[in-house]
Amino acid sequence: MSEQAETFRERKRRMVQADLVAVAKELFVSQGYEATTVEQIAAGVGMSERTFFRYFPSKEALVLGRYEDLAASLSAALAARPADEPVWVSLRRAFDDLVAESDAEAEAGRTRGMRAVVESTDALRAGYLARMERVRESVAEVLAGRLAEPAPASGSTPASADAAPLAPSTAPAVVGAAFSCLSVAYSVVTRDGGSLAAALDAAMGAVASAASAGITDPARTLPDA
Amino acid sequence: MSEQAETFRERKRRMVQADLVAVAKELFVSQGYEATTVEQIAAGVGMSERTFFRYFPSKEALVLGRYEDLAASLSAALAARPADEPVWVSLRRAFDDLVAESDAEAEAGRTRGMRAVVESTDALRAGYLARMERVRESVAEVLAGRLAEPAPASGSTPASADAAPLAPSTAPAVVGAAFSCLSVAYSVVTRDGGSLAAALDAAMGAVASAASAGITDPARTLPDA
DNA sequence: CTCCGTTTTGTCAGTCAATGACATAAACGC
DNA sequence: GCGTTTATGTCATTGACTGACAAAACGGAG
Repeated sequence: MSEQAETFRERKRRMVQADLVAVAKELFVSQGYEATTVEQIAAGVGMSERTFFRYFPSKEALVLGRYEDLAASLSAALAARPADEPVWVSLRRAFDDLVAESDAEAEAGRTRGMRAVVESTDALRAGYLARMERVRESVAEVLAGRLAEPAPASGSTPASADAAPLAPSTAPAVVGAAFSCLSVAYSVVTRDGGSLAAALDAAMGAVASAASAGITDPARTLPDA
Repeated sequence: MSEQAETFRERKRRMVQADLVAVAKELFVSQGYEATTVEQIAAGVGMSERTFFRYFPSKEALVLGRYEDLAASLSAALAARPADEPVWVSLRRAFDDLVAESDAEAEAGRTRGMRAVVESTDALRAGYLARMERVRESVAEVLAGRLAEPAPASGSTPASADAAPLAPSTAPAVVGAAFSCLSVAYSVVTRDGGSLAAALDAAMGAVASAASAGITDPARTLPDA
């Protein structure tokens, strides 16, 4: 009852959703997001306006759907990194799946138009940022968990020592900084092209370089005055 | 004709705006943002709904108005920092005005309710993030300009050398990381209380510590594999 | 004070996104 | 075929927002 039959309905549902997205994309690209009404999109696939809202909770959701998956996969990726790896490296590695996906999309040319629509529409940019912030919170929890661990089990601290233990409460800030790099990297790729990996490495490297130059004592915070 | 008279009108206008904000705040706190209609706010000060929109372009703008000022003041603050100061320190210093303002507000107890309203309303959080991103872009331009300068004029590089020159194109990422710290610090203060300065120092110190631990070569980016 | 031009405001009508209620048509299990 | 979900259409409504227009309120010139 909840295996094949459901799957069939869901498949159909996804088909219709994909159809709506395709129609909407064309309209958005040609007329802009705001100037396109839900009625037009619905008419484009031959359904009523009311039914549109049974497939997407909002016009915005058609463009920016599902970030729960992203939160889950990034959290899992980070959790899979070894606990003794430097945090900044772990975060960079957690983004690897996204990088691969982005490169694949770049070749296929898919979702290219949509990204531009998002970039150029204030309401969509806002929605995107809000969703990414929830993802950030989710990932930050994972990092906080890792930082809360008492200490690397056996006497380890192998290569590049984490000099300062890094309080768990600082996880949101660290993850936020990494996400900021990711966001910037996406912008760069959308605007100038190139690989996401390169853009990400450049961004995260720059932050590492800039931030570490602000440390006077090794592994102590900034001067107070 | 465009000196005192205009100022008088503008003063009156600001009075009415402040009045609207005060009434709206009460309603938002007691009923929530979404559940409060513009009509209620307008009625609260005895004006028509239409006139409300002559004072604020949107319900959201009543809560999140004017971030152009913030962009300008942060940009100016950053521009005023010495060019040979480590970038991360300059950014922290650029936030000093905000820190002072926040502490002052904390004592006065002003705008406390509003911040909570923003934190607890999705639409407002999104709008806030979008505005902050524009601020970030503005500040990043200033930093990019500073990084583009050929070199510290005379033979300087005084205290803690900026080992890697830091390409101007990485400015958005670095500023984004700093803003992320600011944002987290605000959240912490709103939630747990305490001084913004302490929260900011903790956040930025943590990022510096975490990111610098990810550098293997001095001042080179991350390993590629 | 009165008249005139500017500004502010209220009223009205309309658009668009989103939601609830209800009825009907289609699909599924038996 | 029949009853039960499930999908869809229709209708009505709310709430943010906008344009158009007319009625005040204001501020100065005579």
